[in-house]
Amino acid sequence: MQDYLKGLNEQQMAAAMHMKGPLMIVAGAGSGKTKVLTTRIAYLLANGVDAFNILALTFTNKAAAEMKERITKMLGNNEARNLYIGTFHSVFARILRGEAHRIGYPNSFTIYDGDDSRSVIKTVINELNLDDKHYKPNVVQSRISQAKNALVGPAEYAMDSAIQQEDMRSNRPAIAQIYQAYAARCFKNGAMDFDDLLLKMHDLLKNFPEVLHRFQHKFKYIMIDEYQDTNPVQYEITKLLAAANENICVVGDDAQSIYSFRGATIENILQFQKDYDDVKVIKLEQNYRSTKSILHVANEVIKNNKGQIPKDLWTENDGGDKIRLVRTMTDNEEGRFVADTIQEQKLRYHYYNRDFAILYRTNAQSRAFEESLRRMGIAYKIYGGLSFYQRKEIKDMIAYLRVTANTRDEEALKRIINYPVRGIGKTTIERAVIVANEQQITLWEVLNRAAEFGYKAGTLEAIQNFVTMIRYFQSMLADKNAYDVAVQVGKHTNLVKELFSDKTTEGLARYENVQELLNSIKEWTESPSNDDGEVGDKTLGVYLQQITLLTDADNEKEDADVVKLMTIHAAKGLEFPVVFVGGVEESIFPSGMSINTREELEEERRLFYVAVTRAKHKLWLSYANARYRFGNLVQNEPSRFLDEMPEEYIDKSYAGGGARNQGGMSNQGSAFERMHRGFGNDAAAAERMYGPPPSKKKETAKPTYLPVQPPASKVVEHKPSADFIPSDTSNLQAGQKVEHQKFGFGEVVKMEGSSHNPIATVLFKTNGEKKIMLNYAKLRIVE
DNA sequence: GTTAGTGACGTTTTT
DNA sequence: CGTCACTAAC
Repeated sequence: MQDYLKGLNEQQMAAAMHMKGPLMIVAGAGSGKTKVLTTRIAYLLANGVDAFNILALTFTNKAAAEMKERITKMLGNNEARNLYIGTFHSVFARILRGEAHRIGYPNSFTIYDGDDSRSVIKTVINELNLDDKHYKPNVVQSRISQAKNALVGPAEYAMDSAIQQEDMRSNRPAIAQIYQAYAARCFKNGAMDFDDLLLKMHDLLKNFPEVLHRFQHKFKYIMIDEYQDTNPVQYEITKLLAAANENICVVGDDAQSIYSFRGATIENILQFQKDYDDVKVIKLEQNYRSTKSILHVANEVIKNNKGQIPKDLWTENDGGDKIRLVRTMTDNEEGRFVADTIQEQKLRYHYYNRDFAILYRTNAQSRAFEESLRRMGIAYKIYGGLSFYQRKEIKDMIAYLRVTANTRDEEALKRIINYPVRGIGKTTIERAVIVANEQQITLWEVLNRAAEFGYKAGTLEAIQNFVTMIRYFQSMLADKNAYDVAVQVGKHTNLVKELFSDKTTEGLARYENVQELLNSIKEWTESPSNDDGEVGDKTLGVYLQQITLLTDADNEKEDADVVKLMTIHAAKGLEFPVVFVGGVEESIFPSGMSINTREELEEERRLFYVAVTRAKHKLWLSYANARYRFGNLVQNEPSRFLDEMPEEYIDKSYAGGGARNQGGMSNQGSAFERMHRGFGNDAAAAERMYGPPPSKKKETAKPTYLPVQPPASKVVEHKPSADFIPSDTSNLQAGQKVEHQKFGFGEVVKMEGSSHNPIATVLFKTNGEKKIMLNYAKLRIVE
């Protein structure tokens, strides 16, 4: 037997060695699902299946990357590179990149993220003279998204009586009209939103039999991870692809279905068994992750949901500690408790930062934890929330690149046409948009032919200068890579210069972010393959399509020793030795938005199940009597889910002895308890007993915490010398002394980067080491 | 055409 | 509390 099959249990082995025909693996939390999937792929390869014929679809880039990595390790060669492993969205984007012309899109179509699409919806609402107070872009967006995920196009939407009744009931009869206009506008812009990547893929397979045939032939073996999270479009696409060979293997756990708001339906699991004649079903019920306490609590809580697929999840692991229940007065106190406990656990049991995760229901809850961790000097990283690519300065820069790659992209064009300010104001743009709509041409074309539309001389000149500049960028597309184009854009738009001359701390941070963007483009350009494994094309168009599908969890450095903070949704599929779940309160968890129907509540319960089953050894659940919301204090009851947990596995000694608080009147008692239990001093006590934690022992040059943005206040302001004149730095060498307008005096440590984009690493006397891009920064050579 | 200041409004979860 | 959109004055 091959090495890689060793160590699998009976069910895992059966699943991994299943070669032909439809297979459904019902995999409980922590039952070795990824191991089975990867082993199965290795097994297929070992038994003569060509890597080029295997498609594996996941929901996150991270899951895809992990699979690929594990398979590479198992095989000990590079065969994994030929596998088609990726998220639904990135795999379909890649296919559409080659086929988009068939459905009227440019192959370098733009991908709109949620913000982009909301902004287009807003534009459309306004153009239809509807009130965006009533037609809230968020609401409209989610209606449209639901429709797309259910394979309902604009025409079907308008004809469907159930949908129309629903919209009438909420007094928003014009959503059908908005949907229609939105779809038309995206098409005109040569852009697809996230849902379109699925929908257009489906259209493509449905309407072009030769394409369908080609991919059916290519993907002879299909695997789908997290099957319980697929929506109807995804279901239909995979059904189409699998129809010829029926070698389709799906893995899922109905108890972990938490994306119904995105159109996912557990129905797909049930339907799967009906769609194929001889579906083999294998259940993985042994949990290898958690202690008995944790697993029992999870099992007991999920039992309150109706109609789960019968499963008996068990473990041979130790009983482990009881689950600790913690009550605090406020959210800030909750944050302090968690930070303090992490410190204490580190000292007492020698955990690393990376062993801890703090999970919560909503992103807004991260702040209290963040502040406390920062105060304690514990390294952490927040996942989700505002991603790097959502920052304004990054979006601006990317908008330029987008316009360059696809001039039909009106959203991007409007964003940058007058930024930095170049005298093309609101009225000018409005007029151009009207002309574009009237003449059925793109905004870009209007600008190109601006002379025909009677603009004032000054305005006309401004427009023409802008057009000339973008055209110059475009002229580079054919024979320059993404990075070279981006550098030119940075130079000629004054964007970088403008940020550089902004001397505020925020301005500096923005400037550094843009530099970081340029660096990452460079890195991407120089790496042999793209993130989804595709080898080759380093053009701007490919780059742009790819980054839109990237989340900041994907750029993670695995080995970073940091406490991880994220929503429970983001934590799915991950595991941590020690887990804290915060805000286990009514109206937060379960969310106040999801307690009106049984279905909603059950999804919240599954989410709770996911949260609990992330923990391997230890689990803390905390709730606050009151927390800040919109700036004022509101009170919450402890979550109903706490009542569903079996008493014998719960340690309530941190919850004032009982799971229920005393209706908010117990402020005195709680504060009193707190002082006498003194949990605020546990870490201090532990430090006296066990000595300082590893991070405190060796005082390294690196800070003990790694915030997402370095605290900008740390820059010691420097007044440039009176005779500060930027030197010619084209021949700068390591060892030379220089002066920077902001960072002060320092010595060049290292020179890197290409000749047209040199980067100097400078060690400043007052501000430490900085990477300086010489194309943008001004340095005076001192000696 | 640009900018600064004020008021209304919002928080579920994500590729 | 913080962001964003709209209004009033340069």
